[in-house]
Amino acid sequence: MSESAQKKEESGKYNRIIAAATKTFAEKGFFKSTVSDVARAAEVAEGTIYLYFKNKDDLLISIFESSMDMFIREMDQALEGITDVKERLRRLITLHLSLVEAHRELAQVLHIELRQSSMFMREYTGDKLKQYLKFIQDIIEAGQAEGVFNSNADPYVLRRTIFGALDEVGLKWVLSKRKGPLEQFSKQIADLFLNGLTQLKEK
Amino acid sequence: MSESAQKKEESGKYNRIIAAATKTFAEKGFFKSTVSDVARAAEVAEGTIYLYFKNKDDLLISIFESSMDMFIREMDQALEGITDVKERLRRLITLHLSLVEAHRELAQVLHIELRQSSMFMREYTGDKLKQYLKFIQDIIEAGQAEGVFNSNADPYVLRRTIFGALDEVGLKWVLSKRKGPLEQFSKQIADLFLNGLTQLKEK
Amino acid sequence: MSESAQKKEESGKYNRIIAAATKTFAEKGFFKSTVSDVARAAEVAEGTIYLYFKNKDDLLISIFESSMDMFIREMDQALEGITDVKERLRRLITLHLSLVEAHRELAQVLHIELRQSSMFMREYTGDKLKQYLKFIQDIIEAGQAEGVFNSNADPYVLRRTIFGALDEVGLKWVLSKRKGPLEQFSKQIADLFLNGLTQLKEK
Amino acid sequence: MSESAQKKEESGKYNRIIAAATKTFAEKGFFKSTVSDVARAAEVAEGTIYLYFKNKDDLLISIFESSMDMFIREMDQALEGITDVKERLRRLITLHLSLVEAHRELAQVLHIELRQSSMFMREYTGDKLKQYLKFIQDIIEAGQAEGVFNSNADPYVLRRTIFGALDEVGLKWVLSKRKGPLEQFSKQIADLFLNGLTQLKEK
DNA sequence: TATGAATGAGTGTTCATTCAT
DNA sequence: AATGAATGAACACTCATTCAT
Repeated sequence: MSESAQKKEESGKYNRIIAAATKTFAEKGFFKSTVSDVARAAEVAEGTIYLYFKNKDDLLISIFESSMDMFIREMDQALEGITDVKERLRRLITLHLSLVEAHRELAQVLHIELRQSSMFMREYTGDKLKQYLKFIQDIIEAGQAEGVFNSNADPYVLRRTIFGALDEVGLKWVLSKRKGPLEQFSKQIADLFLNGLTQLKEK
Repeated sequence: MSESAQKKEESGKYNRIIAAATKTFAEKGFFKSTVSDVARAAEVAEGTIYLYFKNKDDLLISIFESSMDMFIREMDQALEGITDVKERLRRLITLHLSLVEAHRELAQVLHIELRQSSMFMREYTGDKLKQYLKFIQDIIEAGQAEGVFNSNADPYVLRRTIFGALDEVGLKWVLSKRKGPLEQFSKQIADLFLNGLTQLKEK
Repeated sequence: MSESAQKKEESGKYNRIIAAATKTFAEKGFFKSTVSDVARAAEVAEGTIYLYFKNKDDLLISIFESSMDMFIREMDQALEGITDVKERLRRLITLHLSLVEAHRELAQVLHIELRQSSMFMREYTGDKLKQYLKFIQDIIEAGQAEGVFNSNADPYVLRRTIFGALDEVGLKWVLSKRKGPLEQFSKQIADLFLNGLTQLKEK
Repeated sequence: MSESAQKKEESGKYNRIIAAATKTFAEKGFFKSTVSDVARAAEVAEGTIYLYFKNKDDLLISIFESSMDMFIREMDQALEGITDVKERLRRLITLHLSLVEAHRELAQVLHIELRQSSMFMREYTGDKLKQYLKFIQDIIEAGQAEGVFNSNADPYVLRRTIFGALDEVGLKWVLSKRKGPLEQFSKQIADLFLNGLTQLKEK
């Protein structure tokens, strides 16, 4: 680990700010959150934030990138050694919702706040999100190549369809007060998509 | 000026502002758009906007509500007389994406900008959106009651799943530069869900 | 007078802000003066300043330009009809110091504050100042053409020499607490330069 | 490290900071220069600057004082043994502009940046500047006592007049891109003032 | 001495909203 | 109803200065 990287990690300031910003943005929204709010939550001075992040937008981007990294890392780990594509897709769906459940504030920021920064939807290319979407797409393509999933549907469209469904369901669950068993949802959604995908070929 | 003419004139201003705000919010985002931007686009004075809308948030809410009204009205019309639930669901999917295609600025505002106003996701109950989601749910429940759709899945979850998928695919299409045939997407997505729904019961 | 110009002049806000800014900048210096200071002095809201001036720098530039306009206007008027170049130069020197005396705050801003805005010394071309310097130069050149002033010296250098002397003496007088008869200074300086200029040729 | 070596090292840092600050202030202006800019240019840590200077203002004052010391030292040296007052004044004028030419950054800081710190023009008494002005005044008074310069003019006014002229011409030369022969200017200005001063008495 | 991370007060500028006309 | 000049609260960001190491 480089010295500067070590400094950032070790001091904990960087991570403390990221965590505080995630919480603050989730609670008040990105635009309604002030840098001062984040500083207070992180228990650092306002100026300190600018030692670690270029500006307020950069803070949001950083939350996003580090989160997607985590998502992808967890997925890789969870699917390691699983060869059956149907099982891979089922686990991806389950894990996605589990992660949302485990990091509800994060999920909220990613889903809602991310889309408002004009930077994101218009200027920022969103490589990390694409990486995750590609992950989904790879599973679908593998399934199609194996003949397990039908090949009529464009994997590009399917990845969006699945991601959108998971994103929306996850968000709704995060926002709703009554927190039912998200696990059951996973099964229903996985069944829906797996059947949808496998049976199409027999048409 | 007669009273009815005046009324029309009023309503003309109202609609002009709604249209201008939709366009402006889609272009610059809700928070980055100023009331002055909207006024300029609508060719009215800033103060005039406050004769028709309580405040800037109210403008966004109004866009949303009138749009969802349109969505539901169009859906009602399109599904009128169609009794086959599978066909009803297929048409709903197709029409949803068609409407997005026809009103891309609106879709952008609904999808992105709507979620930023903390008012919306936290305070505003979003009755109109619920109304639309209920519309989807009704079709599913009818299908389940008829035995055409399997009954394992919670209609409540399904409506979110389908809505999320349509929302995400529609948004992506709106934002992408290369505008391919959205119609083909509709068929693929409809097939996916219909098969997913119908085959589940046979499991 | 155009309507918008009339508005600006009539409301008096523009001039009130210019006057308040001149006073404030003279007292505290440009950089140490806050826009809020100026607003308070002008008895307008902070935001109002931005309706009349692009930004704080623009305020300084505007003070400068309108002042140099006044300087030149007064000079034109004072020298109108005077044909003798020696008398013209003498009157210019006298009037310059009189104007400084009459508008000491203005003089202070012009002399000191003007030079700090990087805009001015580096980016701003300072056309109005050049116009005034050209005014001085014209007198010198006319004198040289008539053979009244000697022609050994570059009019370009002379104009700077005279301007610098007047500027420095004027400033010092403005800043010093004991305010003696500036008029007597005028005579001494005029004598010095006129003799310097006229006798050089006989060398 | 020996004590004397340490002292030298200290002094080395001191001078390095002075030099870096002069350069930085000349380039960006005093207010727009940050202490961090100066530290970077001097290749020391920010905190180090505060070991040698009380604060940012003190840095500017120190530049000024050490420069005026140099000015006076050089003048003393250059005029040593010259008894003819006319020659003394001529040499002073020439040397002033030569020094400006040799230390253009310094000249710029002295002329422009110095005047912005409210400390200077209002609170700071400027002893060193007075010392230099007194230097000029002494020459004039000597000339008047000898009967070489006419006695009509107040030496106090004359010193300001000459200083102002030199300051302005020097500054203009420093700022202008096209750098002509400043030496020629010296001769013209010296001629102008010497004739102005000597001939006044014969009037 | 020397460092440079941390601080937090301070400021230019924006913009939603109001209200006299 | 319509206007748009005026308001002033709010906020992102900077930077001189400090201090623990």
